[in-house]
Amino acid sequence: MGSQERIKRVKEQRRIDILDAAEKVFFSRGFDAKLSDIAEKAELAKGTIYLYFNSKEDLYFSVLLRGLDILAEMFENAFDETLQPAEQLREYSNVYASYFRKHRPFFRMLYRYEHPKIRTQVSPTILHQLSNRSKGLLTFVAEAIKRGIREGVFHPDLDPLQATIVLWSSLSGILREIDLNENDPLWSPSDLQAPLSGVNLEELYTLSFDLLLRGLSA
Amino acid sequence: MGSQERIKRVKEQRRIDILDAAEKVFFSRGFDAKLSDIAEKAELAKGTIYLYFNSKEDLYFSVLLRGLDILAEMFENAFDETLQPAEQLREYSNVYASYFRKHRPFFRMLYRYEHPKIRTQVSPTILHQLSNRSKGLLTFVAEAIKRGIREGVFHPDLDPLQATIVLWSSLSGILREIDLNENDPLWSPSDLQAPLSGVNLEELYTLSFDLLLRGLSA
Amino acid sequence: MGSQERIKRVKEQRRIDILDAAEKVFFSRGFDAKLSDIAEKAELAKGTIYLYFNSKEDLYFSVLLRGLDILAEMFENAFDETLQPAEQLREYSNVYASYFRKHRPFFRMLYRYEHPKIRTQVSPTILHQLSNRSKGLLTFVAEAIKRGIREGVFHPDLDPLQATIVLWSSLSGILREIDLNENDPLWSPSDLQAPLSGVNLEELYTLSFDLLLRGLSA
Amino acid sequence: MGSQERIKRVKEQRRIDILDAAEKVFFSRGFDAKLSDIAEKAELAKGTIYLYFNSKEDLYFSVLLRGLDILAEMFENAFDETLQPAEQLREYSNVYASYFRKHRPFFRMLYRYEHPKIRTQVSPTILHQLSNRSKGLLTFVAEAIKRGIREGVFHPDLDPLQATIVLWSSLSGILREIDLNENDPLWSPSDLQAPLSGVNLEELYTLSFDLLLRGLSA
DNA sequence: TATGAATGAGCTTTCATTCAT
DNA sequence: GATGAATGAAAGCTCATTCAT
Repeated sequence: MGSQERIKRVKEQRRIDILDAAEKVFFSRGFDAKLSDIAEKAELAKGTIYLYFNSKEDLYFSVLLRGLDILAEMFENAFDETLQPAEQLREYSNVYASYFRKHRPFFRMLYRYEHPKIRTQVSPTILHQLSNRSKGLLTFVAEAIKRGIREGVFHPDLDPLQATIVLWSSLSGILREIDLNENDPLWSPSDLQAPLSGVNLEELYTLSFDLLLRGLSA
Repeated sequence: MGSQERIKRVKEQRRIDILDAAEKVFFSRGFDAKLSDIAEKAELAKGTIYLYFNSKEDLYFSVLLRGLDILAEMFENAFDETLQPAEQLREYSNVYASYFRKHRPFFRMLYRYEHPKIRTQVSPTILHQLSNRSKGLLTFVAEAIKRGIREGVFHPDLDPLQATIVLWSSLSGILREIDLNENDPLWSPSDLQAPLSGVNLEELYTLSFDLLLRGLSA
Repeated sequence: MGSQERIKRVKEQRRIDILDAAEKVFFSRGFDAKLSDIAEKAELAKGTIYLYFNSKEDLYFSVLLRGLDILAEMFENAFDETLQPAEQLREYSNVYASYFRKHRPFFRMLYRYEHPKIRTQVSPTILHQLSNRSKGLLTFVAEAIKRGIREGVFHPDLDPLQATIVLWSSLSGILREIDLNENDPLWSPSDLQAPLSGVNLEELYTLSFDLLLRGLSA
Repeated sequence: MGSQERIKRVKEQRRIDILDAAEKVFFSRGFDAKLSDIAEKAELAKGTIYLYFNSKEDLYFSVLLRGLDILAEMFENAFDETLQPAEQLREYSNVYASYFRKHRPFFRMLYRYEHPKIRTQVSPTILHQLSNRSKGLLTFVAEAIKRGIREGVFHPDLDPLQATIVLWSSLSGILREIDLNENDPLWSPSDLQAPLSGVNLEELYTLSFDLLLRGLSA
């Protein structure tokens, strides 16, 4: 029946509504956000949330997963086998920077994410998905590095996985630093000076990538 | 009066007792630790804590500051003007790794630190101290890099401050990744595999430093 | 129409299915059992229950009524006018013990029954039925006692109704005590000793009946 | 210090205030009473209750214990070794009836008591006290019966413990029946007739005791 | 200075009941 | 008749902070 079909779509839409609401609220308040605020923003009763998610934790990680999915899709779009390995890496790096600019709250959730205290009861399905998606991202990078080593543009002694981690973690570390400088209220009082004030942050990130790329080169 | 002096010392000691207790409790429970647990561990009444610290937040950041002081002192000890710039940087890098190994909870507080929800009411004094100490650390690194540029071992176009941030943020990012792999319960379910399993983490860090150094080199 | 007839039977069967399910669930969880569990066990939707019963309370008392019906039927079967009054009473006593053994959860519902908090909204029909059935049971006993008085085997000054209540309430009290000793978790901690440990409970009940009978005798 | 002494008394008084409030509220609402109602009646904040009792359950059983203590004291006062065994038993029986009349809600809590769902976490101390007090009561009765057997007024084949249980459980069962008839809302709708209407309940209890005593006699 | 009793807002989760389809 | 999604009140317990002593 088309009606069954429609009901299913309505339910799915409701799920998305809740995720949308939760996203906004978690963005501004973190995991400590109140469930009632989420319900209110979703224009639903508190109890209704529990028809779609088992717990606040589950909801939180589901939001996280959506954030990761966005990045994953951006990576997929950036994949281009005609590019030189180094250029492909630069592309991924740009994608990451772009994600950082457009989805800052997701970047924070993913990179500096607050750990809900007990993760014991989060549905294993979601944990799996999170894990798989994370690995998927790194695989894109690792493939480009492998190709670079094979083609002789990257240093032959490099272990591709290690190099991937080094590159990615470093870029993440830089972005985190930029985020901190741009936004962290720790530095915000007017009589304090953020350590990087006066530094062009865009340039900093580019520089980092160049520097790391140089390090990888044969 | 010597008596006044003694009273002052007693007060200072009390402050330290509280910090010692808070440190232990925050380490095991994070910011969500209960003030009553801290009071109990310090063998003081809850109310007494408030005679020495304005709020739980203040206490938390004071603990943080002590953690930063430890690292600062390790840096001071590692400073050796007879070393070549690259070797001096390696020394700092080793110090950081050593801090990571010996004071992991501090590393986490400092790098991935949980944000107490409202930082509005933390005393400005502490924020200043935190800020100054952080800058102090980076200054050690920046000086070595400046020297390296001057002496021609590092690339002449480098901006010393930028390079410092890149180096330091990258190493921090790597350590964060290592910490995640060693400890994060997200990866602990037996059917998940931590992304770096099989990777020698010590080696990874060394490799990173080498790679970054290569990037800096002239 | 025979079809109307059939529909009626189907409805009646549905009612019974719900009662069967509710019985099992109330037995294991008491009145705090969840309606959704009952619906699930009955393989019906939650809302459907409300087509057959006005409220959870109503359902609870309907289950109770079935339990009472079982006992009533056992009494009817035990009725035998050829027996001597004392032997007839013993028969009823045995029936009660047998009910206690075979339908313990019903015994508890009936005797120590949990009171749903508000009984205001239970349908009067059910209350009537419960009341009538209870009286019916006692009538069996009362008749035997009347006969005993008439035949001179029981004390002539006895008021039959009073004697009935005394006999029945006493036996009920004994059974309740036995139930408590066999099951009450209050006594279960290993360092506590149930007051009747070491007492043969079957014997206790028999003894009680004998003692009460002696009390009734002329 | 007298001040310490006074503080202790104040704390003890506060505990009693809470118990007084809880008693009233539990009497009218049973275990499902709201903690906030208890707090309100005690003119204290909800959190304060938890400074004196670990949980609602603990509070409930503490109230229960007070009720049992009252009965225990009445028994102690009724103990009189100059009485004949039968008269001593009658005295205890009267005490029980008196308790039933003056402390009906306690009688219900004790005899038909609602079981808080989880009794697992009630402090063992309280469970012990409850258990001990209960046993203590029965001991009074058992002693009188032993003496009666020894002195030849009760049947020589009686097992004193068994006889105690039989006597006590029977009387309890009678009182429960009386309570039900006097108060149970199940019978209250005007068009129902309580089974014992027209029966003099005081007389019923006396009759029961006499009947049971006859049963015990040599 | 030190205490620790008291506060009370705050929060997640449950579940009987309703009602649009 | 049957469904089951939605509701929303309800409730026990926690804990940072205050303040009278």
